[in-house]
Amino acid sequence: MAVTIKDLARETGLANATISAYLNGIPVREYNRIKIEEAIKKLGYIRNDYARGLKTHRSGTIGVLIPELSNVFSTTIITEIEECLRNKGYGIIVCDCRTDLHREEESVRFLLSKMVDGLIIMPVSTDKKAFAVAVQKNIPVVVIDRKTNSEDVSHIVINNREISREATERILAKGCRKIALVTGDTEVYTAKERKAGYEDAMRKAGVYDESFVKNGGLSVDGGYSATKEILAEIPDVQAIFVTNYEMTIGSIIAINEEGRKIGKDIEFTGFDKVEITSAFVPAMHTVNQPLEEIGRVAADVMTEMIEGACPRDIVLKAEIL
Amino acid sequence: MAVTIKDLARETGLANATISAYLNGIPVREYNRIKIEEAIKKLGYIRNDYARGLKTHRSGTIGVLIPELSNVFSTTIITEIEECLRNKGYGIIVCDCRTDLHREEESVRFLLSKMVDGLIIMPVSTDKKAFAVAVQKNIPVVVIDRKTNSEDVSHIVINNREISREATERILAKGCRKIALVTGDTEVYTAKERKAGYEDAMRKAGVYDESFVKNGGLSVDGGYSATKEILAEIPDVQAIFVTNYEMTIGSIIAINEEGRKIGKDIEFTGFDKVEITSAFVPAMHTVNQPLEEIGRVAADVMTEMIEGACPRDIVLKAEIL
DNA sequence: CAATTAAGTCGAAACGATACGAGTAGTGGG
DNA sequence: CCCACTACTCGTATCGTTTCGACTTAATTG
Repeated sequence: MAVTIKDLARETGLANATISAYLNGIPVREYNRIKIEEAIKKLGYIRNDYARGLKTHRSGTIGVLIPELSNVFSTTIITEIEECLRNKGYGIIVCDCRTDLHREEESVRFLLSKMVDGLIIMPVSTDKKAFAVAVQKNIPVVVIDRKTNSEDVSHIVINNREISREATERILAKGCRKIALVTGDTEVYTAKERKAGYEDAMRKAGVYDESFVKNGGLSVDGGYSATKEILAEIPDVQAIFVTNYEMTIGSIIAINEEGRKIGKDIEFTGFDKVEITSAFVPAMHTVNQPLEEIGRVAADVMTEMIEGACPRDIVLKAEIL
Repeated sequence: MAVTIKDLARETGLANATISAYLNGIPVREYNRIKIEEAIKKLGYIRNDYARGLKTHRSGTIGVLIPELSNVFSTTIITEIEECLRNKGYGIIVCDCRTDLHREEESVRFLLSKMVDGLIIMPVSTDKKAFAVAVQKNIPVVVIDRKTNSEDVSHIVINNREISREATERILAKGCRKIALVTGDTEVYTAKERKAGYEDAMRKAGVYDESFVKNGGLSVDGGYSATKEILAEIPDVQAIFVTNYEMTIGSIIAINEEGRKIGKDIEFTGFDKVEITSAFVPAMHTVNQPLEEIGRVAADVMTEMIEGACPRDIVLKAEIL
């Protein structure tokens, strides 16, 4: 069957252990090195990662678990995480659990059975139950995008509430009072925080009105519908603040379709780096999450934890463009 | 350390082999089953796939390799593939290679080192070099979305050329003659095919004009810019046909922004299931790829091949809505 | 040149699961 | 009540590495 270390040993007349040493970068005699390298080439040896992982309990792989694969936020971060970890010699295994708690836990088990050396997770809920198994097995866990009730893991989030307050205040500063919010289900940590920031600002200005808040379900068509509703129900709405990428796209389409001009008939602030923003500048603003940075920091914190560092909580800053 | 089969054996008073049997679905005595299940829950046992793979030479994992994670087409298919394979007891490992040939090959090696039982790939090029290593190792390969020059693998594609021709013909039938096309880089198989279909129809009608074709780079902002250009350069353009989801979104924004009404001032056909389509119906049409079906068929063909079936070439049909 | 030290090499025991032939309960018929 | 037969269950070898203490070289030194 497959070529093993034993075949190399037989071929070279050396012991298994010596071959293994060579393969792991431990120095061997010059003439042995040559013999081994020749044998490897001749027999076409490839290391069996299973045997190795079984023995070492390490896989060189990090598990990445997210609720949905279908949004720009997740995929951008994943791409960056992969890039960084790859540079450090790690590969990643990605799972999405479709925002399903049961599947989430199942996925954690799947990843653990693959012997991942660490777990980066964007949890469905704020409960630590999802990744408890991993923590219990002493596997480093980095949680991104959401705070949870666990102290054993690192958290990497952005200043959702503040930045949303600030974005709302900026709109208020322009003299707008009727400012609508398109947000996600407030069960979700980020949606809740962003709504809270908006509410902070609106209440302070004494213009908060629950009916100005619509749930856009975090999707393009949800953002589209929510915006349509807003425009219909509040004809004199002066501004709209949308709190994620997909809904922003949907919202723009709806506004345009209704014949209103962003920056002229209506103020608009979206979320995440909408590539087409440049074409709207300065008419449209966006709250820009440092997606790449989130990915990079997650990867860094992960490798630090693998090397024994303690969990850390990091808050990154979004900016308004 | 980690909980092993031996711990379960000690806990239950049974032999390793019996536990293993249970874990592999071989029937055990009712009262033993209960004991085992309790022990698993109590100790938090998770099977060590590495030990298992070492022994069985199988991993229960399929590798999925795509050029980009950042488009709806890929992510929808991946989600479906995962769903189907999960139901058959397989997990998936996803890699994206950022449309980089070098990374692509590297990723194939990575996946092989993870001992995947099969490889589902959306290759960057039409050359079989990318997955040659896998084929050589006798690992089943399913190629989706693109045809390659390999006979050792299964191909699952849609009728790109025909459906694009048909979509174009439908627009022509409405009396339009100046029909612009927003496409991707024609190095890409699907972009090439779709452009070819458009060209077929336009030439047949005697109205083909190279300057009506714009490259939208497959992205939202690319589609936006390309459409802006079209509207500026061909003021009397009568219709626009866009050939992927992201560009469709960008294009719609651009058209709206220029104050033209889809279905009234301009005919519009997009690509892929744009969720907000319903709001435009019947003003806007879309070429609908059976994304879920692609994923499902890919998963089916993969498991068939693992069980020894020969490679197959399957062409699925897109529809115009 | 003997003694010491450093540098490589060795053999065998794990790692945690599965496979296989052999053994032991449980079941039903005579 | 026993025998044959089915249906589990058992012990152990094995997969391909790494690990570890012991051992053998080679190099260094007084």
